[in-house]
Amino acid sequence: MKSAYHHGDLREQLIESALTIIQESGVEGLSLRKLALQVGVSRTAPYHHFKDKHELLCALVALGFNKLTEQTSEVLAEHKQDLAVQFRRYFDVYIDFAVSNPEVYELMFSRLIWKSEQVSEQLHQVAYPCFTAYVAQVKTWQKQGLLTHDESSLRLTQVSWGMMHGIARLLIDGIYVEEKAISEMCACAVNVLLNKAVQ
Amino acid sequence: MKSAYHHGDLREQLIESALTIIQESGVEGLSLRKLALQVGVSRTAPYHHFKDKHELLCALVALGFNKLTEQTSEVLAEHKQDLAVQFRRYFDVYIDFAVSNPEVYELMFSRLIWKSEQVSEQLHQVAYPCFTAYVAQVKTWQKQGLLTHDESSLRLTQVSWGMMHGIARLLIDGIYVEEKAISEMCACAVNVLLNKAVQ
DNA sequence: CGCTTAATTTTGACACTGTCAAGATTGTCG
DNA sequence: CGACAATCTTGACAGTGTCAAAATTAAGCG
Repeated sequence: MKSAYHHGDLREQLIESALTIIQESGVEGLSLRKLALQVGVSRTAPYHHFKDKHELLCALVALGFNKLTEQTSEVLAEHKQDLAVQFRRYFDVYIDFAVSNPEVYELMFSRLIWKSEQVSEQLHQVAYPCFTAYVAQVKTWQKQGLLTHDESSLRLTQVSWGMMHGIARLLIDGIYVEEKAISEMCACAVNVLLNKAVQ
Repeated sequence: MKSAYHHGDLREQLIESALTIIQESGVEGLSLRKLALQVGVSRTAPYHHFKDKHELLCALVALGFNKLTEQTSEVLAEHKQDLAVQFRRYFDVYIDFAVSNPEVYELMFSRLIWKSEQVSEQLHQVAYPCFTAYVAQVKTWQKQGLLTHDESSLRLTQVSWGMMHGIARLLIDGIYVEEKAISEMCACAVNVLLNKAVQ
């Protein structure tokens, strides 16, 4: 058994443990003391790796955005398929990410994070690429005729992202409860967003 | 100055004070003790009117749903205007409610409320009418040709509500920060949702 | 009026939380 | 080896939700 001091990867172990805790008990079930206890370290040890509880949460959020960006950009990288199918895939992957990681997803878009004065620069740097990649893709889809040209790319991005986000939240917050209907809802959403003029 | 005991409207005064507190400090800034202190009563007095902090929050949520239902049904009651205008009005009023009452709106759709075992029957009774009224209206709009008939009313309701909800949350959670763009976003959202076939 | 009873509020207490200050332990580098 | 910085611990404080028991008041009934 190695010594408790300087075991080197405490920061990562804290993050890992924090993730499993919020997956089981939600964000409000995460206390720094229980977390430290579970990792086998004293109550205030985490404070040498995170200034705050808030900073720990930000680290979880950053990981979440990286994962989401990774999963969505995989979809965007597939060039060889039908455009509508690709769009549908993006929607599905996004919703699936949210439903599979509800607590992290909630944190990623929570007011706790984004309305605090200290939205770290690091956080912007992981969140923005996720959004800007989507904006760029919307522009492409517009050029390809999949999405309408009657609306500005930015507005269309905001509105369609809003739709994904809204459905995701209504699902993970327990307002939309039929898990079976997710697929149908995604299908309907995609149909609504597609440019009807070319059909 | 009347006595502190039995001042009769403590319950309502608690709710009222709680509302102003969360409007100023957010939901996480609301503690039962400070609330009691502010109302001029001892720390545990609220527990004779609300079993829980959770139950107090549920009361705020119920008020919120009543207010939202009231404001949206006003729009639905106006029969004499253009259908697209009415739809747009609904969207605007909904978003405006969320932006004007961000903390209450967040509570109304929070997992804290809907994923707790005790989603009171009373809560369902105020939340459902708000939703079912919208479902009914979507059906009507479909019959009138404003919305497409290619999708089921339920799915179209869920998806369009999801869009409103998503945009609302991205606004009040500080992800969409341009307040000026709200109107343009609503316009774009409505355009996307309208049935293009008849244009 | 007075007595009983229920409704309401208070005081005291407990476990839990985030966080700070001061001290203890360990690795690192000259 | 010795100084220094990094890391961890112990002790402490204010604040939280909530329960139990006691105190206070209102209401109903003779």
